[in-house]
Amino acid sequence: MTGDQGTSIREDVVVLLARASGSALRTANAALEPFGFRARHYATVKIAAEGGGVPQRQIGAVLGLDPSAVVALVDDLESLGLVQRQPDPDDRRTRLVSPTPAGLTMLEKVSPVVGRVQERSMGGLTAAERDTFVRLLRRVVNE
Amino acid sequence: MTGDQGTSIREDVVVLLARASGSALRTANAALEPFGFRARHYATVKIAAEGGGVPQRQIGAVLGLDPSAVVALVDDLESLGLVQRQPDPDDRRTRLVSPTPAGLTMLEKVSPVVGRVQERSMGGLTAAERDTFVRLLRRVVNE
DNA sequence: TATTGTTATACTCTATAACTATA
DNA sequence: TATAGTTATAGAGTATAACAATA
Repeated sequence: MTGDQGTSIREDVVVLLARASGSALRTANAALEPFGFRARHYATVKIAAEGGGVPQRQIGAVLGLDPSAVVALVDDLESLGLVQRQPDPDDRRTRLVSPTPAGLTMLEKVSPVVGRVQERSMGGLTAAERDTFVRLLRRVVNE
Repeated sequence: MTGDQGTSIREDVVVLLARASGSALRTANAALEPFGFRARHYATVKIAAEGGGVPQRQIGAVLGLDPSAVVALVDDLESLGLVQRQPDPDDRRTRLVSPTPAGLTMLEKVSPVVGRVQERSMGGLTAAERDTFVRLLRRVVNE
């Protein structure tokens, strides 16, 4: 077989993921813009709330961000009054990020907005297909 | 029901897509680095080859890129000698991008590398699951 | 020796506006 | 009036190296 160049670019996972991610992120950031922060800020407060005080490393691991990016992110959120850094009594290198009361209030207010963004990000799919898609996506990212 | 803040961040499609895309792109760019270009360059030559001379607009549409980004991309590829711009006889505003012989040779050489990247990008999935995943992903991006 | 967080920095990516030439 | 491509530019995102404090 000569000249086999694999599948079409339209089946290229790397391209498809880049497009899907770019589009979902643009939608999410546009929807959150009125609140004065972006998708990753919302996600960080949510991670902090779910974990009840999580090390910055862990935030980076969940979001796929470099530790230095997490510093900037948590700085933003601290100056917005949505999270606070606290010393970890068990490891003084670590700083635990937890939501402030304002952060929790924000989560409740913004949650439906984010819900609609997620629906829209999987627009063409049925409910069952969305479940399948998210389940496969989680395995793709080893979660 | 009070305090319902939707699903866990671990089921957040926007977060999952951003992680999957970032990881796939890093893998692809690292694999292509020895060849002197990145994933989007490869994809552009491939689009040009499949279409046999495609307008820059169309490249932007397939890759989800702004027209101004496509200009820079095609500039890069032209100076690498992998594609050329040709006037469209039917519309003199349009410039058709087509692969050079060197571009076609490159595609054949790089294709197996990209194939392995794609496999790796869907590492945990079976062949059947990969098909399902790509099919759903294409519908998510309306392709 | 290894790890957490931090700073500084450079590079890439994304998005917009303003422009030209064509339609 | 609208569209294809171009330029310049600003802003966001990503990545690296070097460092202090702590394990």
